[in-house]
Amino acid sequence: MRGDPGYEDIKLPLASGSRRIHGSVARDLGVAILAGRYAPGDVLPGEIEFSEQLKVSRTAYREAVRILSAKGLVESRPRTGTRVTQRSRWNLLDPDILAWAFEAEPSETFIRDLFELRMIVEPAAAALAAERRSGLDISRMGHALEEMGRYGLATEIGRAADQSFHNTILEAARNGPLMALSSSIAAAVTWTTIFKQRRSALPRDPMPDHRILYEAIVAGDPAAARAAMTELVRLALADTELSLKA
Amino acid sequence: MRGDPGYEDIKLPLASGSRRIHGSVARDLGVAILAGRYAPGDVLPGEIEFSEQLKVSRTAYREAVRILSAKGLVESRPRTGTRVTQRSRWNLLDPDILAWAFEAEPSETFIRDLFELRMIVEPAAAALAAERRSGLDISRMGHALEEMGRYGLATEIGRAADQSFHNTILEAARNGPLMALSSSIAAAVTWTTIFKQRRSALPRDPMPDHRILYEAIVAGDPAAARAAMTELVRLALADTELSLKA
DNA sequence: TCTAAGTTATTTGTATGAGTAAAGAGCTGA
DNA sequence: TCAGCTCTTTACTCATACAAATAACTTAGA
Repeated sequence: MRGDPGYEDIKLPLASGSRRIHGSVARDLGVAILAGRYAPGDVLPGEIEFSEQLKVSRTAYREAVRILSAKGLVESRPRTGTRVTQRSRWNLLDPDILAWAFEAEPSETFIRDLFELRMIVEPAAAALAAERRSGLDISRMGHALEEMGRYGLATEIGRAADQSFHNTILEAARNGPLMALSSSIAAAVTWTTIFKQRRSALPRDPMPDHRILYEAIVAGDPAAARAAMTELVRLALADTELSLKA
Repeated sequence: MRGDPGYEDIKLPLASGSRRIHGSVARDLGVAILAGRYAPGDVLPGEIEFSEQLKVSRTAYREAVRILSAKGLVESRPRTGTRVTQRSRWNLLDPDILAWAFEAEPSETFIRDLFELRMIVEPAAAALAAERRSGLDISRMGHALEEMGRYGLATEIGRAADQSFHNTILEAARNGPLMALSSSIAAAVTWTTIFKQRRSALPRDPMPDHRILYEAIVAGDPAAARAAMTELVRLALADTELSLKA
């Protein structure tokens, strides 16, 4: 039957979300750590024991640990074993870690911290975009905006257009590290948007604010773009907080 | 002998800089990718062939690839092989990637982008720190500043104090993701500082500006802290550019 | 009694070989 | 032209053996 293509069916190009065993184990352990089921300082069971518990080979388990270790979540040494590192050493901006954090029902504090960071970074990115955008950027943003208006954020297509809109802004800022940062956060925020959509209807029409931002970037007005983006993030935070209370 | 403890002798707690084989292979390949010796889209030789070339076991090689894959540098699939991903998918803010980038003689553009990001993030972090710092934060910063003044940036101890000073500011901002971001960048910037120190003497005394920043945070004055940090980053950029020209 | 050197035991790290599963290429038949 | 099948290449998984590292213990010496 499967008439309704739910979110579950969408084939995302997740870096580690594949169904390979080492990937699944890494994801499961990652979520468990982010959820606090393994706390910093805890030492995991030995490789042999744990891999047997998980019903996978030692090879696959070890590759999973390498992934977690690459993201700063754990640290392994002979004799001592593999232990969860201090939270301050986690790469909290790693896309996978953010995704895992949201799977693990992130704390309100964490969400607030992310929005605080967005509030710092994204307005600045918008300002840069206003200074550096090309004609191609503008036409892409225009197209995305149009689709967004046509389909709305309640549809998959509409949300994709929204993402595309914001992504183009980041590209227009012409700064690799900045883009890496913001798109990580953007991905995470997408999950909150999904949360939001599930719990309550969107309380207001986001289109006017998007249009203001668009116009500012087209006009090449950094200050206006910064202000418009600030407003957008502020509203997103308000919406998110509202849905968290619900 | 070993009278002079050079940089090489310092035992850094690098996440992947260990001397384990998978770590070294990951590092070497990572640097090669960052240096452009393998370009996005390129497909690496097969596991068997490549691991033989590198004179390591397939196990160790595969674990190295898992590390790179976790950082978004490569992507492996059966039949297709392991290929370097598009630069837009690299986690450019991962501490290891930043370190590898600097080993690979980063482009001037990249350094400039990083400073642009610092200029966005760090003043904001300083402002938050001014609002949220505790007594403990203040005393730690004061201590670091004192040591910095006593030993100067030409010594290892002095540089450690400098790092500690900035790190405490980040902690005082009370924002996990923000801290993860800034300390990644800070680590990278440390490398540039080392570069700098090697090529030319520090062109000016950084202490007065540090003191201004310190006073602003002690006074709980966000605007002043933001301005002071902006100035610090601006000067760091100027110094770096100067040493790049040299 | 305390210190320092050496030994041991435990855990991760590396190596190898065999077999499995995924996915693009090409073929086949409508 | 295209749908479906087979084929073949490649990474993936598993099992086993052995090596290396290091925390904990032991012992020799002061």
